[in-house]
Amino acid sequence: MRKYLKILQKCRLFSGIADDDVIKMLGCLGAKVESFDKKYTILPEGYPAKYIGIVLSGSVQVVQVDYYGNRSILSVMNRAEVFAEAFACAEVSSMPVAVIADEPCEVMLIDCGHILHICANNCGFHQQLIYNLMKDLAAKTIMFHQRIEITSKRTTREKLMTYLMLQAKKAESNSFEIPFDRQELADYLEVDRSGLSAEISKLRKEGIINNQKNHFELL
Amino acid sequence: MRKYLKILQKCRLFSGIADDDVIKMLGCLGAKVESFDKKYTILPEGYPAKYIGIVLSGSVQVVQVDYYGNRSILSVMNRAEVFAEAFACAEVSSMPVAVIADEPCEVMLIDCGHILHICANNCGFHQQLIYNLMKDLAAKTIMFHQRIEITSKRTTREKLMTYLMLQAKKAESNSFEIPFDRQELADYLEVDRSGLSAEISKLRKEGIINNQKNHFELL
DNA sequence: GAAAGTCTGTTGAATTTTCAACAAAAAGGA
DNA sequence: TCCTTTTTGTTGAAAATTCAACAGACTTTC
Repeated sequence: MRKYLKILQKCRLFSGIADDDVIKMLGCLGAKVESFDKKYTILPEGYPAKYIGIVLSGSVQVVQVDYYGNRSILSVMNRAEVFAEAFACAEVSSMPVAVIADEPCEVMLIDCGHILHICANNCGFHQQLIYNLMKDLAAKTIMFHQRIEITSKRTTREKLMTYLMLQAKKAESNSFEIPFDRQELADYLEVDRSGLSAEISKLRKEGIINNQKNHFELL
Repeated sequence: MRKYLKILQKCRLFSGIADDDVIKMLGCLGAKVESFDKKYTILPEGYPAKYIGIVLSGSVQVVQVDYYGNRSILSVMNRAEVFAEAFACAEVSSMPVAVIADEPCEVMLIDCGHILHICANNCGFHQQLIYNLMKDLAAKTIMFHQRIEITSKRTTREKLMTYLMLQAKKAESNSFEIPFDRQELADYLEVDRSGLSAEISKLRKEGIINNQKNHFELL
């Protein structure tokens, strides 16, 4: 586990906990590490919702696929970020979404029961872990607010521009990469792919944006 | 404060805490109670995000209004439910949404700083409060997942039917009331009001639903 | 009880999205 | 490198949404 320390230090879940204690804690929590190929389903929809996941390398997508096969991408989680914690913490019986590998990745999985219900050893970092989970979930809620701000717009153009402006703000630059290909961006913005491609071309012709592939620039 | 105990017992924030301790805690946290008329803005967008709110009576709406005046209703919080906790817990500087009184209501406001940073008295319920907040935020996250499941649908009809089916499930009956008038329902589903009205009529003519005003029935 | 104001359903026109199909470009594999 | 597969951009037609306007029903106020 020690080789993952550098990443785990950056993870909100372990903030305020000393390295040695993190190691001890992982043993206590029964953490396990698994590797996945690109597009592999790490946690399928309907699966028991007991694991908290931490991205050690690569990135994962949280997706919802409806009855007709329409995909929504709810979020992308990168290195050192946590996923599936809401379902585990809320103790719902099964996952209402799936988590898939966005690229080849390593993931740490922790059975959340060990976190929610005080462990036999009663290790002193339990409280800090709960506090960190609370902060993490608050941040997630804000992330969803932002996503709703984007998808509540009525036209593809407005959704796209709202998204790009938020990305620029996040990157602190008018020039930035986005973590989606066209189909994925459409599934995140909840719009049609071909219409999205057309809108990107149009915005470029109008001199409002510039882009090549996943690199965008606001003019 | 004692007169609010009956409601506070039902509030997730105080679960697992004895009545007398809740009273003590409220003093320690500097909780205050305020009353608001219908449509009054309880917490405006841009306001410092330091208060956690608890609905004591009536209900409140969490709304987002964009540059052009388009309103999105993010959620409705009823008696004994908590609001604005995500922003306070994430310690963002200002509210990205507004909270308004859906009907005349009483609201308890607690400065979240007192919860996040251990109080001088170091009262023993602090940890339980953090735990409860974590559970509450996990439930909120799941609520947003559901809202996204609804609004990610592409047509007014699909959004409406997805919403109604979730409401029926929640009510455990095919016959139920919804907490929105037509404009509010449109602002929750992210669709046009007139188109929504038309779709409701259409579904009724097709014998798929029945409704009068806010009462709906799935056939 | 009358008047003013709000909410709802309806309609038609304009706008936008979705859908399907295809070709060009890019990426991946042998 | 060549071939196959995937991704992207384009297009036109069909479908759906939005917008504006209005009338009737319902509420609220005086």
